Amino acid sequence: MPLEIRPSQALRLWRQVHLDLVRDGEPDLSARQTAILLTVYLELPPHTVRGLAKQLGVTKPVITRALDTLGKLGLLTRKRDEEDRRNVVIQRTVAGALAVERLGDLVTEHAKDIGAG
Amino acid sequence: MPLEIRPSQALRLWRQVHLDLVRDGEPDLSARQTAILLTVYLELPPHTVRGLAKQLGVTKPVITRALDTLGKLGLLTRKRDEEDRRNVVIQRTVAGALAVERLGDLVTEHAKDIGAG
DNA sequence: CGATAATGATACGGCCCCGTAACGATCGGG
DNA sequence: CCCGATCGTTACGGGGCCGTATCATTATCG
Repeated sequence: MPLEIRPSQALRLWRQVHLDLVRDGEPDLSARQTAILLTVYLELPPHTVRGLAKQLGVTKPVITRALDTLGKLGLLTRKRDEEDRRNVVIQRTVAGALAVERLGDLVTEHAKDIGAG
Repeated sequence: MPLEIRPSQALRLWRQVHLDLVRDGEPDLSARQTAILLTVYLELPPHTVRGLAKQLGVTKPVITRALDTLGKLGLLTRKRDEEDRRNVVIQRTVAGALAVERLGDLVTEHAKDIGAG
């Protein structure tokens, strides 16, 4: 059951959601940070720095820095893996879950406003 | 004719598109920069610094800096308004139009892959 | 054990961006 | 004319993020 949407509709939706994110004063996340955040919240755990780096096709320091920022924003946390203490497990937070949920609702709401254009 | 999409679908779509943008090596635009870019390409001209600042709910220097960067990336250009030389008109570029078009196609493509989840 | 591999974090020089405040250029009304 | 209003830009100190190289810690295997 594919979702049908035309490029012109997609672009209007993309713009409206970004406009809302900016206007609501949400932290100005980059595409990389957004991809990391959503991957952690939508994909099955466990999530590691190395795993995220591979999925995004970026280097490990990119992930470490993004986690620093997202952690500072309270959107997720890090925990050492006690089974293999080299690993760090990225975990969800209540604030992060709420932010992701709000984003989902935001997209859904604006989708309703997208006409046949 | 509203577009029907559930929050869980919206989030998966949002993630997939951001993943592609990151993996394709596209410049890592922030939410603000994306909002500006799409506004210029989807809304009717003319676009001014002040107008964009008002639409996004941010200060003028934010727009100026974003235009510096987007201009450096070749995604748009600035031109002085000869009618009122205080104004600067933001204009589209071929590269910018292509980038926006790619984004629209990207969203549309991934929408097809979104199932009933 | 000891050597090697793997993980995530850090150091570095450089650039971008922030918010606030001030600036020069330009227009318009008295 | 000139003064005030408006336009976009720049200056400032501070912080974030970049890519590359290196680091300390931990695990693995001979």
